[in-house]
Amino acid sequence: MFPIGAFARLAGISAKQLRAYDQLGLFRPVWVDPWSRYRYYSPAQLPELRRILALRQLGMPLEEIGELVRGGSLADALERRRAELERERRLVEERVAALDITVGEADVVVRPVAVEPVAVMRVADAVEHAFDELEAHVRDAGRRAHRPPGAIPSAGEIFVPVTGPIPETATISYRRLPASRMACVIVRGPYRGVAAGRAALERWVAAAGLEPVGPGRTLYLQFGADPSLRVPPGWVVDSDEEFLTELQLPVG
Amino acid sequence: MFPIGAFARLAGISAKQLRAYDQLGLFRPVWVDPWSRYRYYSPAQLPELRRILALRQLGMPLEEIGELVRGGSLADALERRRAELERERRLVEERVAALDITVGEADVVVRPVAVEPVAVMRVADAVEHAFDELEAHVRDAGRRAHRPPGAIPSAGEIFVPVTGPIPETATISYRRLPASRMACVIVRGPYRGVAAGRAALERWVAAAGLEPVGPGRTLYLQFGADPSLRVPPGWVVDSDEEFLTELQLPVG
DNA sequence: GCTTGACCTTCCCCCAAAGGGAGAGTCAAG
DNA sequence: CTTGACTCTCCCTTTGGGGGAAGGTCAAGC
Repeated sequence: MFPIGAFARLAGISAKQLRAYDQLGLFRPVWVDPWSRYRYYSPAQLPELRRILALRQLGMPLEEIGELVRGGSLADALERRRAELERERRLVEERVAALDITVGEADVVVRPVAVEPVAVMRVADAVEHAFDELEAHVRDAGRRAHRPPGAIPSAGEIFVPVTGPIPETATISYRRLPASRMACVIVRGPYRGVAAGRAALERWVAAAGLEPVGPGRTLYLQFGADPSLRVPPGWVVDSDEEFLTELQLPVG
Repeated sequence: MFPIGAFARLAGISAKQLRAYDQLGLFRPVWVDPWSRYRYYSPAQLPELRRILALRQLGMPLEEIGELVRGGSLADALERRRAELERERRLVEERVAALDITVGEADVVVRPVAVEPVAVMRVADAVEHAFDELEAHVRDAGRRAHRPPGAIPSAGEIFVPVTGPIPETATISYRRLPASRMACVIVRGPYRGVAAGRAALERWVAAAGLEPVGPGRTLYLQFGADPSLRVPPGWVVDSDEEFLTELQLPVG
């Protein structure tokens, strides 16, 4: 029987870890002196400890290892671990790919986007006039949500966020844009930069090994507007050099 | 200008994170009301925040991102990140490989082993008698260290840990076994199981994508001995079913 | 002008899996 | 019996957040 330090050297881990494992109920000393509370271990415990360390080496959480030593199913736990490791590997490879593209490219971020209730309007060509009309309609209904307007270019639609259902017209309808994981990039400056931004975003998504799974969206974070329009404040700027346009592409 | 909640929704992160980034000096509000201490942000800050989030998405520590926004070298940081990601990827792949082998195999653990000062004896065949002689020599010198004896099978040597240099003889010499990262496995039971254990260890090392970088060692953690030998206590057991033998293979 | 409810502030506790260290107690060799 | 190595418990720190309490602020609606 060895006190904790000698046993820790024998096992190749720290005494601190042995105390922690004792407290977690993971691995207990073979005997504890009830007077001095010293912990004593036996070499015969080494195989049990090695099993714990082998599982920890696979990245398994100590809590799950604890369930195993108390009689859980090893096969199930290993299967969970395999799935988790697969996710970790995908994450690392996404990061490596993103690192290669990030050098000198735009800052693409993948993030979850919540459901967005909007007033949608199909639009042919007179986009500015269409925004006037859509904003006016939503404002009249008292439903303007304090979020920036946008478009779904592939569908030829523009939208304005609302706080709830609005009366529909021949051209304007209410819809809830679905929640999705979105690859996002912000384009700074006049709208002629948007095409290049969208191309860069698509390159980024492909290089990161992701798949587009729906129509992209465009958000107008800072834009120009006639003062008479009275859009909600905070987004209108004077110079088109200050325009900010967010391009979003839903990915699996 | 938006208060923290509205800006957080716009940026797609939590208000908590914005407060934390403010406190870290990573990303500050464009204005703070000195009376109410409310933080106010502008959409014009979104590109800056997106850069931070893009770097965080690569797994870069916030502290390092902080150095970047205060004027560090992006190229250097990305190079460091690449090296770190490479290590992470190797770790994950080692774990995946280990997971495949671990099912139903022995518990192999890779751990660092410290330098070990030992008395070494070259041995031809009479192994038990050789251990008697070596232990006696070390005990006479008063240098027995409280660690288990072992062997280096590929060199035909046995060793006993010592606390410092000992007088050398024709057959016994003092040596410091080098520190190394070791793949280790414990064999339970009589010595006829050792060969299978060594084979399993070598299979494990190969499957994990590691390379042996030196001679393997054998440690006798629990073994049989004549009581007259007076080896340090704690290691001697009666039945060979209780024998514990640790096989170590140094890996890169 | 006042109430109300949503929002914001700081402060503290929580997670995993350890490491560091303080202050006090214990063991064993000389 | 001293001394030094060892061990005990307890608390703080790390990273990148989340949860929630207690109290202050803002703005819409009446």
